[in-house]
Amino acid sequence: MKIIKSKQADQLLGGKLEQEIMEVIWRIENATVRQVLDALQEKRDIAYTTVMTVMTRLADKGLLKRTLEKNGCYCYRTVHGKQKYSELASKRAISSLIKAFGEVAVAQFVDVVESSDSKNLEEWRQKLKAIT
Amino acid sequence: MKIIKSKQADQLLGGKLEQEIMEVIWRIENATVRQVLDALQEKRDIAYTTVMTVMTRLADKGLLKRTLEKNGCYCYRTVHGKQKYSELASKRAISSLIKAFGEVAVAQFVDVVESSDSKNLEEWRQKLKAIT
DNA sequence: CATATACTACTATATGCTGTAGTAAGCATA
DNA sequence: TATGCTTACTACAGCATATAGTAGTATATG
Repeated sequence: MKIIKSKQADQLLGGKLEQEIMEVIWRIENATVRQVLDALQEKRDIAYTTVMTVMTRLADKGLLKRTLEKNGCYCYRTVHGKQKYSELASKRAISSLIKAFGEVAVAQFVDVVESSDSKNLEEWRQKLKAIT
Repeated sequence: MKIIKSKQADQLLGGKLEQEIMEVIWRIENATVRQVLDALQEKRDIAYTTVMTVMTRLADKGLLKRTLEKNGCYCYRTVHGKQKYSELASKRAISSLIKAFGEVAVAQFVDVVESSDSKNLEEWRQKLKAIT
């Protein structure tokens, strides 16, 4: 019996290659497999079909949508801009973190932000202050 | 050629069974495979060797340590108490989140906390306010 | 029109993690 | 010594990801 895989569509990036590919498409707005391939080829050796496979999966997950062009090949676009995606992914991760660890997660968050030596620290503080 | 697996020791819980087993050991402080098995058996059917395998993996990951008792069997203890583990896991997750998404993650964190219907909301707010 | 080129769909393999469990060997005790 | 518990080793399934080949189809070009 053939098992049909249940379209996970979990909206989240899994591995490194998926990430790289999304970065490319966020950068160049919309892209064919070939364009993404060319971009990746600048860094390393990778097969056309590898990129194609992963882009198809990203479409299955709902992270890319694709349209069939007149020339018979697909044009892929991101469903969310990078900003929007970051928000979704962050929210997801944080929600499950809070669900799992509650107050401890809150305390650790404070800890991480406080001991951060990032130049953004001050900005973050402002954000936090804004909500009190 | 035999490939030696590189002891991941990633210190983090992966799946559900690992979680369940840790919960048992956090509860009863230190435990043999048999004791954990008995605890799990109350809920569902599971083999002795399944529990043993996972406990061994947890020890490999550095989440459990074990000592050989006089009677020839191992006694397992958690390396960190549940509180400590929660702190570590939270910190890990939050750090990598902030590394990946920076300010967006900070903003989303606040957002999630604010829209939380937890009865501890006020307390969490105070925690957040404290770092401004 | 015929051939080369390009793109897609489908299939396959490898690796790693987790859950699951069998088998064999060692040891202790009745 | 026979029985039973424990461990080590092995194995397999399911899933996610990375990787890529093959075949079919369509397009372009001489």
